[in-house]
Amino acid sequence: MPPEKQYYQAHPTFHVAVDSIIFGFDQGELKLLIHKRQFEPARGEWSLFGGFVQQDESLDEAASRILSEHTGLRDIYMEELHSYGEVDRDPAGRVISVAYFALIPAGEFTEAGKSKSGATWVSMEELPSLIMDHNQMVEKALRRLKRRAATQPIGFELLPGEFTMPQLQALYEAIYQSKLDKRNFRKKILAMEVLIKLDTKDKSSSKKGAYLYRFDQKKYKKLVEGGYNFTI
Amino acid sequence: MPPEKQYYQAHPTFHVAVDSIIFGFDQGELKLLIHKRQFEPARGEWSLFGGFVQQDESLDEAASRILSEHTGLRDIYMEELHSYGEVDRDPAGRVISVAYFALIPAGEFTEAGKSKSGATWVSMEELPSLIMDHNQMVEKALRRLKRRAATQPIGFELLPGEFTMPQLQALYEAIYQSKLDKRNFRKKILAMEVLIKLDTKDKSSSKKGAYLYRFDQKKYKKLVEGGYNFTI
DNA sequence: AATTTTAAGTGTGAATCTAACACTTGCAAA
DNA sequence: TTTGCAAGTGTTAGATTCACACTTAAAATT
Repeated sequence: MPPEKQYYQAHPTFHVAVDSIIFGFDQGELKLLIHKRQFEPARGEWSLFGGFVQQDESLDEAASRILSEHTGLRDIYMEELHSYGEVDRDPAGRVISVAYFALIPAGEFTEAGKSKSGATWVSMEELPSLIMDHNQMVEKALRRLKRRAATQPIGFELLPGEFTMPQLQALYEAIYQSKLDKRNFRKKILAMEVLIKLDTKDKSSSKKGAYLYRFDQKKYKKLVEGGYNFTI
Repeated sequence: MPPEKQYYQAHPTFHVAVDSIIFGFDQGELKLLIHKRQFEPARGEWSLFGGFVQQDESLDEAASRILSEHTGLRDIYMEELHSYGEVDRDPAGRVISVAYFALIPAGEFTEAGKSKSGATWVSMEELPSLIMDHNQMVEKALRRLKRRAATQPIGFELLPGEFTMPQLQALYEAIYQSKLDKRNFRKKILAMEVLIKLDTKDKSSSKKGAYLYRFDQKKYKKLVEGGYNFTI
């Protein structure tokens, strides 16, 4: 055996899990996708979606795989949030968990809820108690979402490809839990020049109809490369 | 064997390491503490300080232990940065690494460099090439430091307990790689009302001497709890 | 004793950004 | 034709940011 293998082998190994905090936006509310845990310990209690990392996959791959196994969705915005490694965090054994946070666009919202694993969208306003340290993970994810939303145009990840100003504003209001002035909001968003206004209107929520917008990915990327700091 | 143990046992386990990006500030320059790796693979190449997590310790504890083993320092500011889990990131085997970033106060700076493990402070301006994905970790840590420094009074972690305005300004200039106006800088810092001005002066860098300040921990904590957003 | 040198310390005003505020428009339903 | 409802639109006062230059204290030099 080569010396490095020997050296490494002298150290313990651990089960490594990923747990995903999955946010969605629907009916003017920010929601979290959870389910009832299918195995011991704590079978039947509310839990984030998670699973164990396998030998042939990276952490990011594991997170994507588990999300897609449970929701059927692919190419979803995900980023690593934090790693949880307290010795006693899982009563059944030592498990190190890497938490991810994910944003599901409104268009895929109902799709994600259809999972066989009993996925349920719950309002962030009335979160149930989750197993182990999962509530702690959700709190951290929410802080991250607030920061990201203020700093990068991440909010668009939660909306359909085409959206109206009132929809976008409602999303920010749900994230920040506060009312915004619509004139100031529009001004600020439009000043960034990353939205493309379409000719079509969405009449689903008013007789007059609201113009649809699309997010200009290319323009945004250029701005970011040039050191732009998107701020709500 | 209880059912949950069986379930968990069906999954693979991994070596888990922590690697620390350790920043210091000296001679007006931001520096990184590294050393030459002591074991295979890549023995003798520049590396961050790291080590394997043990059975009886959390990730945070492992990070503190490894820092103290190598530098002799305790109670150092550390926070988790990101987890690295690419399958091939370590050529000698599958290792998942949790990166931490640490700030060593100026008073402990030389102490930290005295390690038997050949610790060396290198300027962030002329970083050597590090093993595996360590340069990537450093880049991420630097971005985090910039953000933190602009948002929380973390810069104080890199200075001695008593410091002068010119020192504090030099630190921020080193972090942001840009000159700041001293009148505006003073105004902004003092407006936060988290500094206590002392009667004593530090004459080490001028004939006139500069007043020493101390950071008011209690006052800052109250501000943070009340939702204050420290910004440079 | 007077002069020079060096870094520390101090205030103002123009420009920009932020935040508060109310009426008009378009369209469907009554 | 009138009514109701959400969408859409500008202005101004106040706050913040940014640029900018001289005075002061003390040691070192003449």
